[in-house]
Amino acid sequence: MADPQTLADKVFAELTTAIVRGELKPGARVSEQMLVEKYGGSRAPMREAIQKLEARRLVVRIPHAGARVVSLSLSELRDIYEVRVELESMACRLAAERMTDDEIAELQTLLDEHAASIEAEQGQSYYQKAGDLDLHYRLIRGSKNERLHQMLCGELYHLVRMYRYQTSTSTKRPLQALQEHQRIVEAIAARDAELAELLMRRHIQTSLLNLERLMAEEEGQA
Amino acid sequence: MADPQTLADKVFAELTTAIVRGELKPGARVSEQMLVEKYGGSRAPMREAIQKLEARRLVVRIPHAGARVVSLSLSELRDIYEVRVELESMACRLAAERMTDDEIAELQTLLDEHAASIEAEQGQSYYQKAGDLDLHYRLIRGSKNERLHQMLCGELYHLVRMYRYQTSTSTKRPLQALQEHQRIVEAIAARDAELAELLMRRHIQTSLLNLERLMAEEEGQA
DNA sequence: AATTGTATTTTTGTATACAATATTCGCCTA
DNA sequence: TAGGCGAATATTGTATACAAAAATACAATT
Repeated sequence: MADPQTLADKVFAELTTAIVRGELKPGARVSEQMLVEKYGGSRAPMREAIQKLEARRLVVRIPHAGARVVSLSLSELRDIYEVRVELESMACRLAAERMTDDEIAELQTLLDEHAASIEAEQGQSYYQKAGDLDLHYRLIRGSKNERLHQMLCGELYHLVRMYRYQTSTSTKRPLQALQEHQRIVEAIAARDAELAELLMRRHIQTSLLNLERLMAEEEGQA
Repeated sequence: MADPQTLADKVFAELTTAIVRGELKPGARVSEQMLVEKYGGSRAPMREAIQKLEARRLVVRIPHAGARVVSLSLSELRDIYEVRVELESMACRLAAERMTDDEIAELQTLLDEHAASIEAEQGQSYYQKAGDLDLHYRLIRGSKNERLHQMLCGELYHLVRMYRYQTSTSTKRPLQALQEHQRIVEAIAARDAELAELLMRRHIQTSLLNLERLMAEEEGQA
């Protein structure tokens, strides 16, 4: 958050990243008193911060009982992905129709940078952390639909990222993902909205399969 | 809300219906003091109620400046409809795949009741108010995707209904809408998910055109 | 008359205190 | 020893008070 004009906003922002990064684990209690001790101030703004987290569904709040970091079942995660696939492939379609030629050119530049970065780091961390989301963000904004942007970036993405971080850094995936991205941008450059939509749909479905596999493995370890 | 365990929830529920019904008009200020005078209690729960409204995007809150009932431009309303079309036609597709035979039979019963009701009231009010949404709700729940249900019913619908109420009661539309509903349910009964999705997409797009026409007329009057 | 600067007033943001509810721990009983 | 009941504790919901910011009203100046 650029300029947290209020303490509640500041705490909200900090908690958001803490949850997404897994520093606050799913199921962990988030009490008002605890936040007061950690961030200072009084209960009122802490309470407001928690409410904001609830609005983004990063925590679940039960009346009189307090808030806990959301803990998604595999089934709930699938629901989220099912919606995300639909919305993001839609965004991709709209992007193909609505982005300017200049904006599309920038996409290609971005992919070139990604390719270089993967080569440099042997295809490890960078891509998963920032690069992948970078392109997705741009395409979503390219849809020129502000509400769509809000729903995907404001509501669904934090949840997705939260579970990505935990299972993250699959090894060979970055390269494959980059290739998929390149195809998508090609389709957009050709103004082939239907193809772009289709490719994005598959791209995300693939990443869901990946995530499911990783979660299953992790389950096996534990 | 069935059991408002807390005062904030109660006020939130009342305000929600007030806004949707247009008793609180777009752009109207919603101050904490005002709510205290109207509903009793203290500022704390009122503040919380306002925050819940903000989470559902029924009001816009500016730091230190207070909250106002959201006022959507035509362009913003189009954005919302664009997303709604996608999500609800998706829900329709999933419903065709996932609803049980019993549930589908109930849909047909529902439509019969609607038909009777329209006949009785010469196709006026009932349909727009409850009947139309009834079917949509059931289909959304029929998707068996809880997140999808939350997004459509919890976030988008109130906004849509808000603007429907204000322009509501177009005269011949109910009959046409009923026919479209019947086709949709037929497709679902036939388990033709693609067709059901397509028909729902058209159905909602039609209703957007209708809404735009009505808003244009209203604009002309004012 | 319009505009700008200032003082007043209102409203929100925060702090603190109290009440109501849920949780926890210990004790008692079977 | 296991399980349930109850008191103690902790946490949330609400009320009230104060501080800070914004909106408003008004006056002075151009």
